Amino acid sequence: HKQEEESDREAEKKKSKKKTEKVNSCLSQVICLPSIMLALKWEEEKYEDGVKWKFLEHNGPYFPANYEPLPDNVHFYYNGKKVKLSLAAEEVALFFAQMLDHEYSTKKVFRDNFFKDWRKEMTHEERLLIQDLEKCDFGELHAMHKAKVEARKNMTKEEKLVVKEANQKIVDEYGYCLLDHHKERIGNFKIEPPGLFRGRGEHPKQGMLKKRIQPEDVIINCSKEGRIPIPPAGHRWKEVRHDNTVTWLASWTENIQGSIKYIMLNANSKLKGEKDWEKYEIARKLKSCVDDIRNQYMQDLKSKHMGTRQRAVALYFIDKLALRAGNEKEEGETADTVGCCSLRVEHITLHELLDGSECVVEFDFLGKDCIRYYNKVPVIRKVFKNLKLFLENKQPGDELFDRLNTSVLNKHLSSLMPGLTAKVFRTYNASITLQQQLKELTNSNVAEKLLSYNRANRAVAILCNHQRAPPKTFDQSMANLQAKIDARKEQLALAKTELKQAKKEAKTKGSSDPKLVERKKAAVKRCEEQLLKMEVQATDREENKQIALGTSKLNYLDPRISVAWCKNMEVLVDKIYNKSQRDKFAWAIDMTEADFEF
DNA sequence: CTCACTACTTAGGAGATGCGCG
DNA sequence: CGCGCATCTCCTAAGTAGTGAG
Repeated sequence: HKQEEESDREAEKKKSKKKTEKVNSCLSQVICLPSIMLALKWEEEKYEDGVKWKFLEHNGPYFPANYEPLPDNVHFYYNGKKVKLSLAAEEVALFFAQMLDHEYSTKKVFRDNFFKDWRKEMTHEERLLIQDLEKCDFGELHAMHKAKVEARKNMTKEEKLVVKEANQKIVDEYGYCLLDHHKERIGNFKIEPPGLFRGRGEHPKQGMLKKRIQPEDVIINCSKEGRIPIPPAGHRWKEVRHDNTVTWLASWTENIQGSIKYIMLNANSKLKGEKDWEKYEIARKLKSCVDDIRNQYMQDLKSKHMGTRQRAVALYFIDKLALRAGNEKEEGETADTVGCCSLRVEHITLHELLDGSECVVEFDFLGKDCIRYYNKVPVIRKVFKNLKLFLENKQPGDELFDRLNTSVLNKHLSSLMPGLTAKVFRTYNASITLQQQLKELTNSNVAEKLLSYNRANRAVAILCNHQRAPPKTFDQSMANLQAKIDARKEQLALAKTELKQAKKEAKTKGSSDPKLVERKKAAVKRCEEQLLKMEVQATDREENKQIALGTSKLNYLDPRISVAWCKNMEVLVDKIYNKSQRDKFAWAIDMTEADFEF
């Protein structure tokens, strides 16, 4: 009966959503849908605005296994004395013990947060006893965990197969849903297990307890008509609703930030694919009006209104440097990171002259995921002058753009072009950069073609500042490759000598083996090819040391550019996209002709 | 305008998987 | 056939962007 009420509430909510949906519909009218829909059998009914599905059925999320108490021979000690913890306290103690090898378990913020949350899980008596984290000895718990990891690693083939089959069974049961007559893969069908929260960078909440999610915390979203997922035995769902204006199948509220987590479809699903295609179509539309927009913000740099000037400078950065929008964030809730609109005075330094360039802006700030953005950029004089103006009478901690935020900026952008927001510039600039770079490069053999492709991909990754930690084994594997190259070089020299010898013999005394010269020639050629391939690989790997290509490939580069390139260059799509990428971009692989222009 | 809330995309790292080589 | 490394998959945090109330 409660669930009935909930769905009534939902119906009312939907009515108030009507207005929103009108706006969305404008957007889809701007972009013409038909061609791709036919290509992909997406032709079935196009629903009224905002409706994402007509039928949705699934088995609900998969819950992690319950906590298994410690075996009798593993103990926790406080102040040197054996202490048998309550189940709840023990579980959390084990979370900490498992992290003892990580550097962050030594950080004060992490330890303080952990200890505070751990004590909340303790019984009254435990809380009285355990007052100092330093006096806690998790040694045996830690050792047990390490032994378990080791044991898992040393499993026999048969044991591994058993585990694999069990996992497959879970995927079969929970990993798929039925959405409008199609069986679709679910992206994340597992409820996130409890543990200690570790944010990125200097996160103020690191070490806090991320609580176990119960079915009573979970909202299920599915069709009224179909089967409703059955909660685990002895449990009930928080709510079952039937909202077909959203794409999620289940959700719960996470206790660290209080944000909502969703169970959603896999990237290869029709719903996600259409959205992805739409994203690139909007970016292509920007291509057709970007000149006007650029002229406009150049004019705005001279505006009488400070707000307009700030908007223009921000837009200049977003366009030229592919900066993120930079929503404001709640202080103390997350690590201190910024994007364009939230840049502070301390994040830029102005240089009238630097390394032979005039009007250089030096950026140094932490962006998303605490990845450092460091760049020295010559800018046009008008931008430089404006920045000087914005900096006047401000302290390092003050906002650079005090009259601007992302909502003001996006409102302006959507007035210039329907669907235009700050992030569209990133998509547009990434994709157009790839297309340009690929045009400039021509190579003969496949290895070189792929190096060219990777270089173009890399140019985009650098633009978008997609970094990675250098792989732990980088130096070693680089040295190994170099050794292989050296060995091959020697082999090549030898092969050449042998060829010469063979030629000489053939000339002087007529050969005992008439094919010998041919064979030696082939050996030299093979050797040269292998050497080239390795050298190309070495270059590629070196240039890629700290650059992550995956993110741009997956999220910013219109796959049709890549597919068209493959067709033109006669490179197999498999060479640039792995299986899951091919799945995600199936729509582009199906529909793209060699003459595609972004 | 601000704030809270929601829904969705984008992100790097850890661990699992698998592949080439001797 | 096992080993060591590269690649891929999974995980979930951290963004963007929109809505509506006050």
